[in-house]
Order: sequence, then structure tokens, then C-alpha cells
Amino acid sequence: MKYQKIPEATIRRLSRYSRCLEEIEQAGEGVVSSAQLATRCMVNAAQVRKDLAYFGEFGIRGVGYYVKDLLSDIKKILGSNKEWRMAVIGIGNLGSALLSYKDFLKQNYKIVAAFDIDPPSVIGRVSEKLGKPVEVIHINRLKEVAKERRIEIGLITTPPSEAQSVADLLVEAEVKGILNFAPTQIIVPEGFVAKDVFFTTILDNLAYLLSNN
Amino acid sequence: MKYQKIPEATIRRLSRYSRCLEEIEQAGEGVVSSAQLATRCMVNAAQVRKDLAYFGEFGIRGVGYYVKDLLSDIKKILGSNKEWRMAVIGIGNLGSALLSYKDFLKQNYKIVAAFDIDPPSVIGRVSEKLGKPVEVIHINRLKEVAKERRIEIGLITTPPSEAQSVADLLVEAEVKGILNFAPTQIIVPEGFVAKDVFFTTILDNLAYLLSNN
DNA sequence: CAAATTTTGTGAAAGGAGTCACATAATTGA
DNA sequence: TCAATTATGTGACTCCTTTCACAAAATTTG
Repeated sequence: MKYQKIPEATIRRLSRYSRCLEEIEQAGEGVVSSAQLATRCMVNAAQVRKDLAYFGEFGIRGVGYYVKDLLSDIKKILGSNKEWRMAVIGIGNLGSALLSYKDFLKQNYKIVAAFDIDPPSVIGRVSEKLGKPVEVIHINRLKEVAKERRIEIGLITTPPSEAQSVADLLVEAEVKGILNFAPTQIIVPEGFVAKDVFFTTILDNLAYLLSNN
Repeated sequence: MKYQKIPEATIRRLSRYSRCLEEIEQAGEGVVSSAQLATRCMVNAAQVRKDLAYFGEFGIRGVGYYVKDLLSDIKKILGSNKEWRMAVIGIGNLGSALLSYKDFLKQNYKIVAAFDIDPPSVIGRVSEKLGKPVEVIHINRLKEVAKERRIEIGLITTPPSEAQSVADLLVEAEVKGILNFAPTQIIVPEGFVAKDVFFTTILDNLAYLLSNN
């Protein structure tokens, strides 16, 4: 398997295959063909095979793919077979929601810390919402706590005006991955990865499609 | 301006230009060049011009673009110059968060209704969080209320098991646009538009980049 | 007022991504 | 054991997107 640049679209689809394979596994199927998986994921069957081909050979000709093995292989590729430790910074409405959003927790993405500039005002609300309350810590302890708790991903849920400075703090704390929910573009140095999640972009997209169809 | 299929990537970038232009307008700039806008949006300058060229000519050679006019034109293209009336279905943690998420409201996307299968248990929480409380209505009144309040977009924030049946209800109520936050793929008939927002897909993406760099 | 400068709009080239079609390999059944 | 069947892996092709490069148009300067 020699090196090649992997398209981002391929990675997104692998995540989709992963979700579908979990459903297929739940349903008790032991083997699945690229055609079946493709139908379920609403993509082309050749696409499924091409995507997998970037990383090796996982199927058996004339048979298909062993569901359990393929799922495990894809998770290994994505890096979603390990546990990822995350922190939420900015415990407003969105931050609180993420803290109690079950679908993060059922997977291997664990929120193990919460930070805010004004912790006392939010401590009550947060612990009330969770079985295991996450203590909200003052942001000036971020670097220290990030080391202590081996945090690898930071979720920025502050107002946009604070997003970049929070990103800078995360970089300083060597938190390599950032997911930014604030509606402003943030910049991080080489070696760090930042992804933006702009609800308004998605809504604009929807608005366009609704206006022009 | 004759018809042509517009790439989805172009629409996403227009939304980005729109956000950047608002910042530029705030900063008091009257004119902007494609190069300046491109730098700010972290894209290629020719890309900016090509994207705009799909819809007409908006600039002046040797000068650039009038910020106010271009912003207004882009909003017209996206359909984000009009007010969009939305409903949230499923008032759990995420639904509540969306209800009080300021960045929806500051724009032209207005949440004007909230539905749940068990309204009494959530009425208190929601109204407490908002200046103008949105009454949570039982889902069996969705069709009726959607008509009444002219709802055009539905935000699905139910558990995944309910997502498709909620989507079916929205289709029945002729709500043409759907934004699905539940981690399961939903299907809608021709003439309707559904977009999925999967946090785990984005996290998987981040995990991959962190694992392989 | 004409030459120099700036910046758009766009045809052409380059680069990626998705689909097709088929050789290859495994399995099944007679 | 061999033909028929099934489904993968992949080279070739097509389609779409991005970037380059330059003519055209507006402005500025001497």
C-alpha cells in the first residue's frame, strides 16, 4: 500500500460506511457486498470499492466483506477505534447541549472537561443535566488541566469574538484538534487541525435549494 | 444569465463570502477586490470571480466590488435576503440549544414553533431560556400549526429512531426543507430538500486527520 | 490625452473525483 | 472436477472543479 493523497470525500464516506455497517451488524448480517452497502449509503458500488482500495484489500471475490472485520478495519483507518478525550470551551446553550448530547458519549468521543470564563454561573446547570457531572473549570486553568486529562480535541462553543483567542489557548496547550462551532473562521498553525461547523452555512445552502427548485 | 448547474461547493463558498463581506462592511470598507476577499476566505482569487460569474457580473474592472452591493446580490442569490420560518421538532438538549442559539436569530432564520411528543415536560425549560418564549406544541398538531405559521424549514432533533417518521410528518405538512440532526439518514420525496448534520462524521474526520499527520 | 496601472471576467489547461466495464478470484452445484 | 455464478479490485474513461493566464475595461498619473 504505497502513499497516496486520500480525498476528504472518501473519509466522509468511510464514516458513513461505518455507521451503516454498525446497523448491518446489529441486524445480524455476517457478510455484505459492496452493492448492498452502497444502496444503504446511497452511493455507487464502485465508489465503495474504490474508497476501500485506497487502504488495502478487505473483501473476498465472489463473496463480499465480513461485516465485523470491515467495520473494525474502517474504524482503524479513521482512528475511531481509540477513545478521544475532548473538552468543551464556552458553557452557554450550545456548550451545555454538547455536554449532554448522548450521541457523542455512546461512541468513543468522550467529553472529559468543560471550561468557561465565568464558571460559578454555569456549574449548577451543567451538573444538573448529567448523570456524571462535569465540573466547569475556569479557562485560565486550561493548559494545566488539558495536560492532566490528556485532552486531544477542543470544542469551541464561545461567542465568535472569543473563538480565535480560545483557539490560541488550545494551541498553546498542545490540543491538536479543534472543532469550532462559533460562526467565525479560526486559524491554527501547522500540525494542528481545525474544522468549522457553521449552522448558517448549512441553512444558507438549504435556503438556496428551496429558492431555486 | 442562462441556466447552468451550480456546484454545491460554489453555494457553500458564497455563504462564506457573505459572512466575510459582513465583517468587511462592519470594518467600514466600501470596496473590496477579489484578491482581498479571497485571502480572507482562504480561497483562490480566480475562484471568487468564477463563483460570482455563475450568476452575472458584479464587479468593476480596475476597481473591485462595492461591498454593500455585492453582499446584497449574494444574499439575493442564496435566498438569505428573505426571512425563513423554522420549526424545531424534538425538544431535548439539542433542540433546546437551537431554540436559544443566538446566531440563528440574529440572522434571517427564525424559529417560530417547537414540537415534541411530550410537551408538558419541556414547556418550562424552554420558555425560561428565551426572552420571547416559544410554546412547545404536541407533535400531532404539526400539520395544522405548520400551515398557520407558514413554516418552511423543519429542524429534526429527535432521537434517530424517530427521525424518519418526523420527516414524513413534515413532508405531509408540506414543509419543503429539512435539517436533520439525528444520526441517521432520512429520505424525502422529490421536491423536498433534506440535509443531514452528523457531528460524528465531523469528529471522525478530525480523528482521521489527527491520526495520520 | 495617452501611457501605466489595476482588477475584472473568462477561455484554456490542469487536476481530481466518480463511474464503467472487465479481468480475476472465490464459491457453488452438478 | 469443471462449468456457472457471484462479487471484488482496478485500469480507462468521463465528468466536474480549480487554477492559470491574459484580453478587456476602468482608473490614475504625468
